[in-house]
Amino acid sequence: MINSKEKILSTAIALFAEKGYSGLTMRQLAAALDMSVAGIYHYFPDKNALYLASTRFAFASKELIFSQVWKSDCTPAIKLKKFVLALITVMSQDRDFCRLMQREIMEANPDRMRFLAEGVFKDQFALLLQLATQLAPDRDAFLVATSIIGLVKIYVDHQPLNKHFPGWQREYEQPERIAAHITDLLLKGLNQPPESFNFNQSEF
Amino acid sequence: MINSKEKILSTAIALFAEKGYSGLTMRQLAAALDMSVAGIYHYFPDKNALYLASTRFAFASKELIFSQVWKSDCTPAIKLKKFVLALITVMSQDRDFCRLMQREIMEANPDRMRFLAEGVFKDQFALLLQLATQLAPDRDAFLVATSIIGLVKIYVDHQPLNKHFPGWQREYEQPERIAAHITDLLLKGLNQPPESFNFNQSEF
DNA sequence: GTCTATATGGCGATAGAC
DNA sequence: GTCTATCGCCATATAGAC
Repeated sequence: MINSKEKILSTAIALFAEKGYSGLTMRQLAAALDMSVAGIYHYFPDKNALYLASTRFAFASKELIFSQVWKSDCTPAIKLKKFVLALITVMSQDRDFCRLMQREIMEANPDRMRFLAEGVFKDQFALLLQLATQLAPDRDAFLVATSIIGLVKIYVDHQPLNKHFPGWQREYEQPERIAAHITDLLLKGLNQPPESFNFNQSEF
Repeated sequence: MINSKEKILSTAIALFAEKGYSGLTMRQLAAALDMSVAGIYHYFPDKNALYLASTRFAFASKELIFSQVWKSDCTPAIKLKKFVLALITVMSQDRDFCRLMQREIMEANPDRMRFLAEGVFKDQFALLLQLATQLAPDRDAFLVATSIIGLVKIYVDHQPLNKHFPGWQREYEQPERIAAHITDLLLKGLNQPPESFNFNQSEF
């Protein structure tokens, strides 16, 4: 590690993700870095600035990961398949990033949400919207895109909980298994009743 | 409020949900309750016991909400529709409960996960599994059930973020709108290419 | 650029009056 | 059952030597 500042940031990312902002103390971070507290304060004016820099650093490294998915020349269905698998794999492998992002979204600070949406995920989301339009021109692309993310996210986020439900199987830990289910469900649906289903009927 | 202990618990639920365990201090809680810190310690031996009691109290009140959905005598598709709408509505209205649960799952403490899965959500999940089996006998019921939850959860959890994406519309705030999309997507899928889609082909 | 030493204040928790 | 007062500790942050 050449750069001390980056070393601090990457350690801080892992610990903020694990413990949250107020759960991580400057002493703990210094100990993990084998460094003094004052040493950290040489690079960052206060704890909050360190936290903001950490989130920005974590997000910055994620921007180019899916480019090969979007570049690939194939049918929308195959592209969906590739995207879902890539997303599951990335989320499973980089739990620190996921938890940090989850904490950010849970906090729901308007300024930081705008930064996340416009500064970090905007391009990825736009590409996903495009794919959603190709897959289902008659549906609301925004809702379809969000659904795709939601289907992936639940498996990664809820895995610690799901393990304890009766019926859980070890194969649910395999990204390929989950990606296959999600992709198939999205493309074909639950293949339910042939009669047209209209949500606006007043049946309840 | 007759019971002082319950008054403390319900206030603690809201503040733990907002600030997290280490983000909420006993002094802040006491101030919110218009009470002294020592007063709280009369009912709970320490902060951790108060936190555990708060989560258990929050969960206890949620166990019977969906009973009318499960009792209703209708087709699986209509039941799905009712369940999805009920889940979105409950999650949108009781954000404290959702955030507290999210923090618990993010923490991923094995003992507490087991309590959540076996002591709180077990019956609800079993009923949802049953519905999943009825809706799609040929699919993995566990994955279908999880997918339904994931589709609902993303809209509620990510609403603060989604608002800042280009293309967001105010109608996405209406539970009925989202429930209609989710139900239709689940039942019919994206209506994509007629050729059979096999994830095990080695196309990438 | 990294350290030791320290200032200042808030933290969880308790003692003991009423 | 609720309070005031307080203990001992650890938090963030800084001063200043090297």
